[in-house]
Amino acid sequence: MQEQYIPADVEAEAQQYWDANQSFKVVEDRSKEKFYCLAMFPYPSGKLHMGHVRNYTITDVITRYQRMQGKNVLHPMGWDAFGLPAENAAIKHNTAPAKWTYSNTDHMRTQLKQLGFGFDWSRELTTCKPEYYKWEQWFFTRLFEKGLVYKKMSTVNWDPVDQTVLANEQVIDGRGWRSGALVERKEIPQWFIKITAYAEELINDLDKLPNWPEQVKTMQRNWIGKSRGLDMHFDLAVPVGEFTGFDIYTTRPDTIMGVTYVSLAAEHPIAKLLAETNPKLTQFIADCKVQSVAEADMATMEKAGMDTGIKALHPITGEPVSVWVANYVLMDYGSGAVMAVPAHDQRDYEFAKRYGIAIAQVIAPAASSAEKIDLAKAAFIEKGVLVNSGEYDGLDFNAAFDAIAGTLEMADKGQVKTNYRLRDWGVSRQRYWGAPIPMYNLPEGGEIAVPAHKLPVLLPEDVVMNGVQSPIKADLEWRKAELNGRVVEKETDTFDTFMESSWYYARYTCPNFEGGMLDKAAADYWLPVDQYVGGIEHAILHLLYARFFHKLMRDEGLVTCDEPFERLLCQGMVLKDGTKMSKSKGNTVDPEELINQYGADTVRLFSMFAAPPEQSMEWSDSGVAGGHRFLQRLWRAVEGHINAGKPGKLDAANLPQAQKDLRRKTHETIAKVSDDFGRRQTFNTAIAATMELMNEVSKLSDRANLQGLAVEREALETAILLLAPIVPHISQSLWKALGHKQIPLNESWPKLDESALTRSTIEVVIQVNGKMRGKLDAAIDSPKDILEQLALEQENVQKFLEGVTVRKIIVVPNKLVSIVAN
RNA sequence: GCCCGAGUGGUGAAAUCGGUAGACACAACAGAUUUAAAAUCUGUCGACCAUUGGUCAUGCCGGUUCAAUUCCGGCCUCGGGCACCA
Repeated sequence: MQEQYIPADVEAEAQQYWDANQSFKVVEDRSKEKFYCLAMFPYPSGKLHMGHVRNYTITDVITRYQRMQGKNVLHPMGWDAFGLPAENAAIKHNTAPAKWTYSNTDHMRTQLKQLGFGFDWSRELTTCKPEYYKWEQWFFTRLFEKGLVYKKMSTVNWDPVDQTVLANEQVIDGRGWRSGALVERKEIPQWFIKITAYAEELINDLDKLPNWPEQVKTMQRNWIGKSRGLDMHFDLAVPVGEFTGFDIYTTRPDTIMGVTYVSLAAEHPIAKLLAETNPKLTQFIADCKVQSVAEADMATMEKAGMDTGIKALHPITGEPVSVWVANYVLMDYGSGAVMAVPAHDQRDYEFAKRYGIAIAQVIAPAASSAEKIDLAKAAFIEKGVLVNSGEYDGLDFNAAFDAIAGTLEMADKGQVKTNYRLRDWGVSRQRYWGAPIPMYNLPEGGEIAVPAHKLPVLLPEDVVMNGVQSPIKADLEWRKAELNGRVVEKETDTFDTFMESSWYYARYTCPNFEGGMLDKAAADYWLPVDQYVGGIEHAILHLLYARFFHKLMRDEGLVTCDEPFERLLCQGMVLKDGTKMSKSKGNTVDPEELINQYGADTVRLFSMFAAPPEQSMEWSDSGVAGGHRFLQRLWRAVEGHINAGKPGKLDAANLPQAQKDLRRKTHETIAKVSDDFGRRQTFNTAIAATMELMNEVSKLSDRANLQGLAVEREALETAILLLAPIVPHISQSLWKALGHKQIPLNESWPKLDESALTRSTIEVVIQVNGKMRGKLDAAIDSPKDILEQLALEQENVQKFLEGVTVRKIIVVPNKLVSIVAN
């Protein structure tokens, strides 16, 4: 074997071997248990960053570990290739988005190979290719036929100078990022998919995912936001044009007697109609439109409103209440109107204080509650007992809900309703670099789906980007189409890129299938994904859309299971300067330099060692060198061992104590690392445990005799196999140097020898009044009374028992004795 | 603003089911080796006091417990998401 560890040589050799032997290519094989391990595919932004390295190292470690468990492991890779950055780069570099994208995927593919990730490259997907998006278009037309797709007016950010729609990211402090103009809200017709039709199933099936982080399930539950409330109708005192009233939804019907005003969205039809004859209101509505549509902006902006002067009639008392138009009420949510109860809603409270509207208390803290109410300072938002509510006085929330719902239902003015916060998925984008929405617009209005034989609707790749208008919107020729002799026009909006990432995991099972969206046999063999790994930033949107799409595909008969991802690991963010690394922030760290300096194994080792995978980590280069030194020590240890001669056959029963200790450490490490890789998925502690083993090897090994060499051989071989998923290149070289014909990837995971774990004594800690005052070595499984006695005999313990009486002794076998005394 | 997390030595972290706080590393310092440096090896390494040992210490305040980094309540700071960044 080479005396020196030269990563470049070691890694080239291993990678060539995997390439030549197609080590990671898999096919359906019913004789083996399958394991589908998937990493969230990258957006091809140019170069890999440390977040990618972390993500793909995790899946590669799991892939190789499962492979060594004897499973048939699928680990695919591809490119989430449509998206906004390609358009920006194309403008900047005067090229076409397609060209830029393909050159990035070529470069990043090379980088992924350099890192030694075991992907089945025969399944590589690129979402901007027609072979992929054709099926997405086809599926959309199926959803359209099923009535799960519709078109409606919806609000976008509008840059009045550039005359273009802006993404939320392109709105900075309320202004367009290029023009600097104040952004306006604009309503345009857009396509939606009815995710709300699946809200109930999406929330319920979270309970079928025991191997998802609780945190992610909670976020999704809150996002879907199921609530029980009341739809209510308010009549207008005097009709406004054709409108005699409007609907609102509330989850707090118990507060209805405290309603002192109602608010309409600026885009509400009643508000619009009133504005026609009210110039002040026209101005106010215009002012409301100057702001971004992002929810965070809506929630943090200053609340403003204007009294319209008209009155609505309280649905129970018939009393008139004033009707306001408010900037925080959104037309896209619910009915675009809300009832306001200043005494019991903090936002309404602040609004009422600002505009001098009455604050009427109708809820008092329950007798049993410690809550305090002080309406001079803040709203009381807890549930309690009704007061000042006439016949409902004294009722608690549930009783009041039922009574008030009953009254309103009888009067035909209200109805109990389950509502969801979740809104239908708007999939239209007014951008070029996306999959064209497969619809024909008819000259007389209306639209029809592009029939299957006309799919895909191809996106031209050879275009010039001017930065303002989408090339397909500008291209009148492209828009032209005919259907059965009729002249029609192609839709020029493209799909949200979440569409592509919502089903790629399924397409990996049959990436080259031409007969349909999915090959059912392949999909049924591989799905669900056994392990999905990706950034926590995708906890809601991507993971919810993918779950939704899976259910849509199931109902189309394309897949069989109910959920796409059996187990989920959300890696923490790799932060730089305390914030998310991203191209737009320009704070990415390029792993390439580190690979050149130390090799891929060191980069992989360090990225796994630095922190547990779910924790966010602040990137720093220091520490990488330490990982490299560990690999060098490992190399030297194996080299020294080989030079020391051939070991004898291990006689485990007749070893000196030091050698027994080393064997025990070896097998304890197998147990620890197996648990860390399989159940816990804490790769940092697995590495630490292996480092401990190597430290013990250097302390305890005895190369002077054949038995000592045999024990050392066992320890070193174990360490190599345990590390093989993390540092596959060096492991492969060292394994070969030790005379093995197979590569570690194709070896079985090390077997635990329970008999090596036995020990005769164990350290027991002694506490007096909760503080550690001594330790003792006791025979394993010593009875409680013996441990108590031994503990009380200890000199230091006695010192702390002087002058006090022992009240109680708690013994935790093989662990601790706790003495309570005073 | 709302939802979800996180906070432990100079640094990254460990403590898995409430039981020894700081495993394993990085950095630093000291020593060995070297003409010298690098590399390597050995040792020290939370703070304060001290003599073996003790006191304090896991963001802050409080609670439960024989025992709390771990459970509960309230706060602070930082990070992620908020539907057109992916």
